[in-house]
Amino acid sequence: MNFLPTLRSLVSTYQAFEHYSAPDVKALGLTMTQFDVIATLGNQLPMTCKELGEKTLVTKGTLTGVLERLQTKGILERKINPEDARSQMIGLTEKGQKLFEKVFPEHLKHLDRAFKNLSVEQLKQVEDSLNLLKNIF
Amino acid sequence: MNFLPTLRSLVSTYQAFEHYSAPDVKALGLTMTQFDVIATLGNQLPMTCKELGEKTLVTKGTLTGVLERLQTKGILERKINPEDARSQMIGLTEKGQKLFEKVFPEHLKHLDRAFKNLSVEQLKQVEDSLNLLKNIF
DNA sequence: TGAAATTAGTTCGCATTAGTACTAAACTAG
DNA sequence: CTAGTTTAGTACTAATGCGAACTAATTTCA
Repeated sequence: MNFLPTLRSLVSTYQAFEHYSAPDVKALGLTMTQFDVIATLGNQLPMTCKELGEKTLVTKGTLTGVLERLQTKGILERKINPEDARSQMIGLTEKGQKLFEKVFPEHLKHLDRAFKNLSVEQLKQVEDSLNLLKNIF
Repeated sequence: MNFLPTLRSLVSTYQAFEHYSAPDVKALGLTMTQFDVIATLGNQLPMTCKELGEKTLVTKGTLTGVLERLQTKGILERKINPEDARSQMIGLTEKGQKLFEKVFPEHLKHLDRAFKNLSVEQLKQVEDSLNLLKNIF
């Protein structure tokens, strides 16, 4: 019955990651969610809102506002999907692509400064443990 | 350099927990944060806003609103701290205590239905892995 | 003691977040 | 072919969530 410490570890680890990652992303002028969207769209063919939501784990209601703000900034554009008029194809603009090429490797470097403290084996063990945990829910 | 799968596992596991836990809490008429606050205050002596924020990992700016809404519902009360007029002592009202005694065990049972799928050893392994990960940030 | 620095909490701006209802388009059965 | 259903995305509400600026109370220290 004593799963509470494990649960606490999950929540605090997630928050630790957020607190480590967010300031670096913010310094690049983006929120975590915006970065996530740009990172997902970068070097990819345009995709629908639904697809983007699935990859970023952002619900569609939230995505509308996020995309709107990024579109206002000229970072992404929506094109009509000739296959299905209900949906749109969302992709980075040239400006967005440039931004992606700048911020993505930079943030990866920031993350790597933390993750280099784990060995390949530890990384694998952590991933396995997390997947074990994920599958109970 | 390949920590991205681990990171993805962390985020998706956290979300899986939220999606498992939140509907049950919501069915009890509370948000996750509100439940967290009530669970933290339950069976405890009143504490300051700062203390509560540290235990629940909620920042003070957010906490103000959360506490205000719970106070409006008559679930908690703020008392003057005679030791330090800058702070307040926050505790559950009788109504809040009753709510705690009802919802906390109920939600624990819900969580236990998931966690019973892990052995004691697995639970320990997951916790250790998470702490390993947490400490790199 | 008394100015300066800290601390506790509130307020505000901005961005998420989930969820529900809603619109329009596309699909599916009969 | 058309009514009913499903799907994609938007509009809206309520609640977080963070950070920075602000107020009031307290502590520090010269």
